[in-house]
Amino acid sequence: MTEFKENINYFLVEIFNNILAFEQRCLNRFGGNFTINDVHIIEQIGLDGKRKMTDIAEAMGVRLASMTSAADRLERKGCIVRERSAVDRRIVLMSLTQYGRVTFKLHKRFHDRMANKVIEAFTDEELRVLSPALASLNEFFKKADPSMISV
Amino acid sequence: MTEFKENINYFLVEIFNNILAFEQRCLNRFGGNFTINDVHIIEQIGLDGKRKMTDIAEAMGVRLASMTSAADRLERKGCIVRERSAVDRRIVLMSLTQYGRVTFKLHKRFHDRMANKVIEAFTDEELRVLSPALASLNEFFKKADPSMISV
DNA sequence: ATGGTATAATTAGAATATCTAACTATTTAA
DNA sequence: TTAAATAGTTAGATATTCTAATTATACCAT
Repeated sequence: MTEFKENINYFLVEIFNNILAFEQRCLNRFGGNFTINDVHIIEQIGLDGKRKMTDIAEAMGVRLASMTSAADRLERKGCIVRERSAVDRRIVLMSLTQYGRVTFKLHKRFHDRMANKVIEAFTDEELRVLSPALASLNEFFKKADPSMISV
Repeated sequence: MTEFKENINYFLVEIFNNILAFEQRCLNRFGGNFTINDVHIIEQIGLDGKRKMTDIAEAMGVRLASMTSAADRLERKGCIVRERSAVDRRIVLMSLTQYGRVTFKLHKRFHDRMANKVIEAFTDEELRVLSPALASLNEFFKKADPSMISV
């Protein structure tokens, strides 16, 4: 059992960092001048329609002011546009430019192929367990509250 | 099979962010004025002895200049000290202060308890598969090269 | 209609974090 | 002894985040 604990711990530290490092390597290779964060925002905006600044900020788990800052940079890079909603002029809507859409599609394709590579590394048996396990793990961390961990 | 792919993809995006968010929440709660990055560096230095700046930078996957910057901040916070090696005076060694050691132990304990909580969420059967699977996943990303993913 | 309150986004300022390039000091090799 | 290599720091620029304050808009109460 101790071995499991150590692997989980390992996961929380090492895999985390390795994924980050790998993603960065890929971006350096294929990403033009986008940062990981840029790409995640582009992914959140999506291809269809316009998203509220507030919603994207929430989805990314950052404050609205941080999203403004990021949107400034993405706008400067030419891949998003911002406009006021006609319905409620307080609301700013973000959408992708043509350049942004190309970028979205490129990265989506890249992610898909990377997921394929990962899947190839496991047997069907393993995947059958790993897949729901990852879903559970995600749910755990999404809901996890610091007070759960008594110190 | 498509379901598996979707979960893996989900893992690569969502869990990553959720773990980060959770870790940040815990740090806000228990961490004093340390950032996640601070904690990771403290963990890399460890309790026993002194580590080369270069080695820690490598382990963290950042450039040496970035580590200098981080070390400056950590030194200012009073949890590390830097000194020149007597063997080779080009080399700077980092070690934890008493305050740094207390912080190390606190976070180590926290991580252990968090791992326990994660383990509680799974059956023995799942853990038996999940543990080596996570190890494989880690190995994959550690070695993964962008050229593996044809676009 | 007017004034007060709430909401959404931006701005300003500060801190963290990363990188490249240049510099300083030390060690190693020729 | 000189030149090259190595380790760390500095300088400058960019990315990223947050808080607090500000601006503009919408909503509510009178």
